[in-house]
Amino acid sequence: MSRSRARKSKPYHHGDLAPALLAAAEQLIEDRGVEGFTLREAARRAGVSHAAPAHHFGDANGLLTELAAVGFDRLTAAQREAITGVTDPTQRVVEMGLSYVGFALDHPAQFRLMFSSGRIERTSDRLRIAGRAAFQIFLETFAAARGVVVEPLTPHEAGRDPVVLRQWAQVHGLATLAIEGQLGPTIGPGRKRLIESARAVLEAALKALPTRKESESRRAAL
Amino acid sequence: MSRSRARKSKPYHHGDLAPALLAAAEQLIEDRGVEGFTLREAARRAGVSHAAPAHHFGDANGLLTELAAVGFDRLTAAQREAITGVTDPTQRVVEMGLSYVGFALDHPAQFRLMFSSGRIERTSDRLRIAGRAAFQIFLETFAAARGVVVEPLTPHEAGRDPVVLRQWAQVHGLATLAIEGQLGPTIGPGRKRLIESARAVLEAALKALPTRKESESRRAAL
DNA sequence: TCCTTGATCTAGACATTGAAAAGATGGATA
DNA sequence: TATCCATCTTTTCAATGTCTAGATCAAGGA
Repeated sequence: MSRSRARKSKPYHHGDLAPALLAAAEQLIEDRGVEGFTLREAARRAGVSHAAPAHHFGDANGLLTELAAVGFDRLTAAQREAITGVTDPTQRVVEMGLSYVGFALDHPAQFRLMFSSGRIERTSDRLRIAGRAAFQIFLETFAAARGVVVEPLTPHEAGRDPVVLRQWAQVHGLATLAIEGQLGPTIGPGRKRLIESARAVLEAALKALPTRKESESRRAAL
Repeated sequence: MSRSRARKSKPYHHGDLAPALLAAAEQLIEDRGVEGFTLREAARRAGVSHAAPAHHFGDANGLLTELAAVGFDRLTAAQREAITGVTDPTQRVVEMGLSYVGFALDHPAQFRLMFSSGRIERTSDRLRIAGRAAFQIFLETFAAARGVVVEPLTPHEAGRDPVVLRQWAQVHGLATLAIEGQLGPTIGPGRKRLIESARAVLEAALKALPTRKESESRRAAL
């Protein structure tokens, strides 16, 4: 009974709507910013009616919250990948930080959605768990560079250690300043220059860190 | 002709609407967040019709842009006041940074409006000039602590100096992490604890700063 | 085979929003 | 006094988020 409609008419059921809506929403906030997001436009881009998203995400904030959680998943993966193959504990922290900044530069709208948007439900378990995972990698990698062990901590707790807090604030500050446009262009050659600046900052920060040895090899990379 | 209406009926002309609208808008974003702002609600709180704001600010973004500019004016004043009476150049940088973080804690919605909102017109001259003034104080005060002189620079230019960039990122990162709720409560005793943590971070940062001596006293605090 | 169930999606309605247009008000100025 | 014009209101319109009722369709049971 569905022989003639297979070609042209679109099926009543999308079949894979949730991921399609997330992809549409991601493209949308990239195009028009987080503030330019509308649920109806996202539905439009996914080719469904304006009421369809409700069945998968509840309301508009639900969709954005899931999109933010996906962002944390990506950030976690990016950080993990950035340190694979890097053996020097200090260098691992640098690479991880640069992947953090790089993620912000590559996905500025999603980054802002994740960290500085009032449109997501921060109490969501899905979101909190995804956020914790990203933070946990930072914490473990940084602890290894300091030569200390650390049990799983919440960000709130970890923020009480000035050394952790300082490193965290540095990286997060670099990322936010960059995507806010305070540091100049973030695409093309501007992006490369920003990463170089971030590398200089992070290496300077790490050089003064461990109590044991201070390698004097300064690669300001230029 | 305006004798009997003086008591109860409100006058047709507000008389001082622009500041009243700004005050209403400020209260509104404090109550409901930047995303909860609506032009009509701001007008409602100011006691005028929903079309009145247009005559003073153009559109909704115009009002918010002015509110952000006022925020930069306040931040500038706060930074200026924080360093008055403080003679030690290094301590001036610490106090200035704490006033920056303190401003964010006291006006989180306005701070987010100023730095991480897509709803303001960043090309506005009024906004840019106000933003530059706040940045200029930071730059001059920090340069004095380093023992260098610095001619007026745009943030873009200043961001190329890793030492400046690092200090800037630290302070901005502390402020943003705090108001994003990543560091725990920001009011009551939480606020005091946050300021203490920020002080520890900034003093550690400044201790390692000048090229002259490197005191090895590491106060990891706790 | 039929038909029932539940998940998925559409269509329509409603209150709210930002903006534009046209008119009302009243202080300032000549 | 008469005119001007900045200020403010009223009306209107398209767009938005959410709700409700109904349409579609696959899968499983009688």
